[in-house]
Amino acid sequence: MPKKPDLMPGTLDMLILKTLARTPLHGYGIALSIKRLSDDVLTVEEGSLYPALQRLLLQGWVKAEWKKTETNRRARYYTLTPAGRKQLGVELSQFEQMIAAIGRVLQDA
Amino acid sequence: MPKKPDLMPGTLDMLILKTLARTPLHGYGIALSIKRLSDDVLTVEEGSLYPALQRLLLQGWVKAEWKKTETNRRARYYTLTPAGRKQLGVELSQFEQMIAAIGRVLQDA
DNA sequence: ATTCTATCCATAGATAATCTACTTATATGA
DNA sequence: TCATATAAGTAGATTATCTATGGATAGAAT
Repeated sequence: MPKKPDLMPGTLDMLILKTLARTPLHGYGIALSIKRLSDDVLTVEEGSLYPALQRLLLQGWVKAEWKKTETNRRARYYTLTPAGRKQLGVELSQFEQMIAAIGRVLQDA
Repeated sequence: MPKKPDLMPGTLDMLILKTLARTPLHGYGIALSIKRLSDDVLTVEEGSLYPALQRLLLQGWVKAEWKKTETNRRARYYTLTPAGRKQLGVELSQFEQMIAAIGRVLQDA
């Protein structure tokens, strides 16, 4: 039984950036937010999430700082940078363009 | 300058199956069809196309036979099998579900 | 005649992204 | 005390796509 993927490859960075565009969050919170907003359709595994966050840090699209959560745990909070906000715009428009193109190929006409 | 991808990873098999659901075609024709219907947004490179067709053959979702084109060239025509048509349905519905889920995450509410 | 472009197939190797599995640690509640 | 939720991360495998080739023929242009 072929298992269906947790995510659409190539969309993870965009989903993270969009999540952080709402409010800074730690990694675990990002994963929960995406899972909940998607009604459990999208699941961000830790093995995908943390490498993605490292990529985003390296690109300068997010910055991170260690803080305490409300429940008194140590957590690394990520914040969108201006460059990250710009990148989110780029990724959103490329995504829309791709989806529209795929839609044309899938049309029955 | 980061180049944008030719395709959305994970969608190629679906695009090929959908193309063959209209009419049998050879590989080159499949690539052209997808390119044209997508207004040049989607480009299927040979290095992606032929391995994908091998996968689809192995899965029994398409079958192939060598023929002559109208222009008298040898070409391998691919036809959708009943199993392939069923698989197309599965992939379409998973795709729709994913897109809808991503849409919810991207919403501004 | 020759050269160029389009048509056609295919593989090898590199790259990139995700997934599985694992490790570590603490707070809370049963 | 044991399970579960919260929190971070890495290693290695898997999978898909992309780049770069190689080979062949038809037809048009020079």
